[in-house]
Amino acid sequence: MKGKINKRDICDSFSPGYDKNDTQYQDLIISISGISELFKALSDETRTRILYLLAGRELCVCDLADILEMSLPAVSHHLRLLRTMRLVKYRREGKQAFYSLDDDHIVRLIDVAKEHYAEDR
Amino acid sequence: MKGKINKRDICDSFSPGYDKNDTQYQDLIISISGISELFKALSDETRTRILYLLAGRELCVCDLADILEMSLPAVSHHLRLLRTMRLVKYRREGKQAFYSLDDDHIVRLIDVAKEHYAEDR
DNA sequence: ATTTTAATTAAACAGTTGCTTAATCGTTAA
DNA sequence: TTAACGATTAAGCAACTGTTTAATTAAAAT
Repeated sequence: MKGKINKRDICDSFSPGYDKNDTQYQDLIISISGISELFKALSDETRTRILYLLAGRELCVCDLADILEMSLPAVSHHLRLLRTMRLVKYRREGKQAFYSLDDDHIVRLIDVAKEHYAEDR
Repeated sequence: MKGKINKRDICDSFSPGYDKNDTQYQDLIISISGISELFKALSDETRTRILYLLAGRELCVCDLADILEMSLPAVSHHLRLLRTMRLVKYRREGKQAFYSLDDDHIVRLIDVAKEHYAEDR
């Protein structure tokens, strides 16, 4: 429910140099619209782990559950979300489902974050 | 509440080549521990917008509320979180608070995501 | 001093998320 | 065909998130 903005909460003293009618700000916003979806996929530690574990190698749901020390349903739940987002793909072989990265770029994203994160401490 | 894993939910047929005792998987997990915090900051569209808007220029809370068409408290709330994470810094000048990026790297992260996101469609 | 205003904080609430347990599906083995 | 097993799905729930409204703080203007 997108709330209405109360007039009381709007101020009118802007930064010097800020032009209310300049479209650059809206353009900037539009240029990155939807991107936070990608970040949302990575905002859960378990999902970041899954994606990073799948870098280069293929693993079945059972492997992942074992490595992550989580229940199968919990892992499967996350994999479904990652599948929907086209970040992982899978192939069935008998009773097992082997998952792998559908988009290798995601690993670069994690690596970039890793770099920056390291600098902070 | 970290739930217990039911024995029923654990399987024992692993991928060929997967070694239960190999530490590489745990090492991988440890190497990216905590990173999802950074992604969590970006997982909200409003926060990604704020960070991207602050790239290069300084803006006061009022500007941001105006650009984002949101209430001051809502914007302030997000800024506080970003401050806690050391992603933005601010300086007070009279009644106004001017915010700017504390960590320029974050923009690169958004740009990388932007690239990848664009490829998908 | 009092009022106004930008910003923050607090409380309350709806909506979402991620887990658990239980049930189900689909394939393989007996 | 039945039983066993890996995986998925469904329902229910506790915890968390992002917003709103209202109260509060701090500086500026009157």
